[in-house]
Amino acid sequence: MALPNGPVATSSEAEAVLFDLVDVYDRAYQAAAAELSLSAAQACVLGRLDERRGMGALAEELGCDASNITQIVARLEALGLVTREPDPRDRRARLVARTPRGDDVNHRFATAFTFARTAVGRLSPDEQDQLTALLRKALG
Amino acid sequence: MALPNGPVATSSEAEAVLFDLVDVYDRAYQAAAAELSLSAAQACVLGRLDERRGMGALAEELGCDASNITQIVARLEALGLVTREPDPRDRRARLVARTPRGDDVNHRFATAFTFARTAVGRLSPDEQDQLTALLRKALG
DNA sequence: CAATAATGCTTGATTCACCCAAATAAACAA
DNA sequence: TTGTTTATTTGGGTGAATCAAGCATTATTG
Repeated sequence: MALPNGPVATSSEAEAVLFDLVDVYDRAYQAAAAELSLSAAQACVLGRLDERRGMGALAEELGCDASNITQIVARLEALGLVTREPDPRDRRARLVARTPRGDDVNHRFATAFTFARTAVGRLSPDEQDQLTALLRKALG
Repeated sequence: MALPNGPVATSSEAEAVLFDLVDVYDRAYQAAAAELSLSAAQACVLGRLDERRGMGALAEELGCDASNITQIVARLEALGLVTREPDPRDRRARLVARTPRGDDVNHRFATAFTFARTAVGRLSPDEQDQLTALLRKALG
């Protein structure tokens, strides 16, 4: 997503800064992935594989079609970052797991994506708590 | 973006709620666009045409390649939401403007994308100010 | 148990976003 | 004028995303 999601006519300052936040976050995420020659989607999937899991579980958690996951995992597999083994309990299913290289790349991605960490780090512990509370309330 | 951007290993609660916010925002934006049979990118471009402007200006503001804008505007034009007129001052350039139907669709999109408005609306005016200040500080 | 249905995943087809390199045309500069 | 920059488009390519259809395999159930 190179194009930002918004802003619509921002009626309040809070809405405008919310939009800024989302935009900067998204761009930072994509840039961090790009540093490792990954797409945002690939980085996302890779990041969800701390434990091995099935394709379907990934699709459900990520809220997309299973065939989308098939595609993304296939590319990660081609990059040697992930393996797709048959599930011994259900021969229809495949268990996806990161390879050691996948672990390494994932770790480097987590390091490269500094935005959230940095942003939160600009706030004092008290302020962090306030922000958390406000955003929770705003999210409903 | 059906796939979320994150979370990486979220080391703090503030980071986690930040991720939640971004995810929900992005999905809401896309859903609102989809209600009007628009992609998020199309809704975004449409929303930037309160005044007519050139392709290049759009590309620069949105931080993407000019050819990307060409494509998106072409689709909006095919939908009858936008016109592309020659710039009388510079015959290389094209000025993009919303049609009346484009105005209507854009307005309906702004109405459909309730997320930011709703989220901010859950906070008191004081809290809105606090949130604005905290996010500004976090953004650096 | 055999027929049927549901599940897990893949394939194929399509649309769109996005980027890059190259082409065109017009403005501008020397 | 000649050459250069500028605004946009075109063509080629990758990848995300969704849908429909297909294939195994598992689960039902009559």
